Amino acid sequence: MEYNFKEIEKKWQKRWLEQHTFSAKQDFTLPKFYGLVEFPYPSGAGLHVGHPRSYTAMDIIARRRRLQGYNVLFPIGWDAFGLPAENYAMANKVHPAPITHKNIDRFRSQLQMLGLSFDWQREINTTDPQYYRWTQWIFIQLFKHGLAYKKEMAVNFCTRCKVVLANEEVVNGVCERCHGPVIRKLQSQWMLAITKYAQRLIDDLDEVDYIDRVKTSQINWIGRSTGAEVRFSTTAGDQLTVYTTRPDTLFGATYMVIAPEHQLIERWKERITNLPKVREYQAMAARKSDFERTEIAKDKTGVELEGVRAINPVTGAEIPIFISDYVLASYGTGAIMAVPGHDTRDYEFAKVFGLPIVEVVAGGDIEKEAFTDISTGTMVNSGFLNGLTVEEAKKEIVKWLVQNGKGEPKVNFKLRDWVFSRQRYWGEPIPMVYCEKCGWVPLPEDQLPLVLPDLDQYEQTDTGESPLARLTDWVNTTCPCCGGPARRETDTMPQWAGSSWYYLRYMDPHNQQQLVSPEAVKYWGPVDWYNGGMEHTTLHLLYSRFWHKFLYDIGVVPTREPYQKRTSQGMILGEDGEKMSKSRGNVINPDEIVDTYGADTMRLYEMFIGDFEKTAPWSSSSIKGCKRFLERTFGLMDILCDGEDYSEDLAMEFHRTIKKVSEDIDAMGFNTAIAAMMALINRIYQKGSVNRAELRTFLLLLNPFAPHITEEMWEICAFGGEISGASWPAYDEALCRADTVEIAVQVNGRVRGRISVGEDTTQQQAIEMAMADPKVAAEVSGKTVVKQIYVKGKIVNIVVR
RNA sequence: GCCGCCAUGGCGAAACAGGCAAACGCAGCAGACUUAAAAUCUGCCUCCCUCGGGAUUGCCGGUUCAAGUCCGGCUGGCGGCACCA
Repeated sequence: MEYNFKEIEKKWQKRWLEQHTFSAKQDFTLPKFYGLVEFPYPSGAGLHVGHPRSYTAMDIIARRRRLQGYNVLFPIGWDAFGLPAENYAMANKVHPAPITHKNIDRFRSQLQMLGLSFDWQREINTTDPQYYRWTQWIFIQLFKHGLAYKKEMAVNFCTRCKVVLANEEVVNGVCERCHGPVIRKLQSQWMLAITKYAQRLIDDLDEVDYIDRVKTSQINWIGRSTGAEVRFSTTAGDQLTVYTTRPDTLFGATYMVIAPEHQLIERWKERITNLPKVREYQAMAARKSDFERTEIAKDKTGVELEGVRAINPVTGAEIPIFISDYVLASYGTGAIMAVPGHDTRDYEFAKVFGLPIVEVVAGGDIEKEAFTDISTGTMVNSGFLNGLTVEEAKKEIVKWLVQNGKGEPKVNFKLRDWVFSRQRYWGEPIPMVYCEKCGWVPLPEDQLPLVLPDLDQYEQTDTGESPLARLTDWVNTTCPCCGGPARRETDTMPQWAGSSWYYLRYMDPHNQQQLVSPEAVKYWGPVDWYNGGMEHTTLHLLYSRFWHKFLYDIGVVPTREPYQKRTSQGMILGEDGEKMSKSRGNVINPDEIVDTYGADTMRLYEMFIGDFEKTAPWSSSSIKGCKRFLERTFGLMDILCDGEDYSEDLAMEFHRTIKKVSEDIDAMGFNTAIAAMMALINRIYQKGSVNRAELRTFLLLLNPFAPHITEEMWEICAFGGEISGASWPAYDEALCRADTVEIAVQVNGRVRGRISVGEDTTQQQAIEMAMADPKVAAEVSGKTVVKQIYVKGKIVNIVVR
């Protein structure tokens, strides 16, 4: 019989779809498993070979869990709002919806062609009004709880896309998508107060099982630092507050720097004697893109605010105040005390402007560079702090600041509030109305969804407003609060909105009354295992944890965390070892692979390619090995014989392989699980026959990896029902071990012979057997035995001198 | 610059918790089958060698009876953050 993968795969894919074989059961008394993969953005390019790496891995886990008797939820959907469809719409003067639907249809058929056991009855789409109705609902709850607010602020503006970007979308100072220059522009934006959750987003990582690099990245991104706020009096009669992590160096603060945007400048403008120069510097800083601002980081620039000086609270000295763009308005208080002796940036600035550098921590050489080591220094030139270590000095100075009303301890985070507005069409409309009398008013919840109206022009307006602003009939409305005239918000939500809660909707996707029913979320939540790309660690993963925590606070979900476990797959590179890209011409098309080798081979190969967490280059020849393995698997039916129990000479191999494959799937060691099955089939062919019990087990082990061929063989062999309804095979730990095992005998760490030992061989017996070996005896003779080591079942080592 | 990860045959990679380095696969070589090729099957496949052995997991050192694995120092690569006070 020939292995006709095309027919076999078509047949089973059709049957699975028709019979809803993999739909989650509504029985909430069964043990559950919720496996999740990141839903794709349905791009015009179609599926990438990277998608199946993540999807097949979770499919294998989901299929095994079903065989283990779990009620499995393994859903898929479409993160379908986003810029590419909108850009396409703009260029071709068509609505983004039809193109999006076309792309979704293509993606769906591509995923089905891979035999992924998704629950297609729970498919969701973020652009469906029945879905984004709840995205809007969550926004309104955030607003009602003071976590969504409008703020006039300097935002990142991409001059090419003409769109405001979140900090996270600016990469190396340029637009993440188009790489265009990004400048700072003042605009009124909806903001989400994620910073209020910063500490919890760090703390609760303790209760989830995320791979370490994900945890570390999140913690670094949130960027917690501890220090103090210190208030400096000024000669203008007011106060200048700074944030510092080194309050211990206060005696060494010889000048101050405030951000060019700092508000005190406006208050001091009458006193500043060189205001034109200050204005010029402010204008220059505003014009600069973030990229330029960081590019010239080495050359410190700035202007002294002449006419106002600050007073160092401990030394009483009057010190100058500068503005410089090396101080960021958005972090801390937007102002610093500069301690050039012990901060590299302050040191550079002081050198440029000829400012005094005072050593307050001894241990370095401040003639050469700033001394920033906090673990070895001793305080000097610091009055009551002299002689203390840095750590002691920090405690003492904070105590002093509090006692004298000059400051207090303070924790800061790098994490910023989330800029949530986009001046774009293809996103969820923000369900808010502005009334002169009542201010910002949310749409009543019974009026949701606020459906995205149709448009025929998708460019932003000349003033940079959302294209929706053109629809005056839609914009002009009545205030839900007072009934007076009001205007709708025309900005839409960012792409991250729909993906921040989609895992909840899968639990109850057709609920018309609620985002998710309490019963469904109690049963299915939290997601047991979420696999996805490292690139989503700091944005998507953090955003959705934030929304989940908020939903927890308002009683919608019963758990503090959305995802119990998070893992991440490595990237698949092109055959040349470079990242796949159209321009490099090294893109592998999954359709072609499936056409040539079949879905089972493709799945198997992507799992066999290497360590799941590491990047790996594609290899057109290696995939053939996986195809051969499946052909040999199909060929097992030619050497099939009767027998309802493992044959004696293969029993141990079977028990061992079941154990190995079971454990490896749970540890995502897919490559070694496949290797174990390959080794087993080699043994079977060596023996020359396989009995029914053996083939049955072999098919079950292989089923999660290669579902089509195993279903077909199961049916041909009439093992009963369908393999997807069978049970995962059990193994006996005792039968995994051989009665005797051959181990190496070393003399001084070098292998000189080998002996066969059993479970109860003693050290003395092992040494005796070892010494019986002529080579070992020869190495030992005439020398003094210093030590004899026998590690049970592992090794004998005789140390001689 | 800071933080994290990684380095093993010609290639992708294995190696449980410190115990025979290179499982499994690709490529290659030899043989069988074939008129021939493909496919398939069998065997070989880290390097050196005086055929007894010796060397070998990026480099240098350490701990240990024993190190790919643990510790210290370097080199190279990948990822993240990046004037965050």
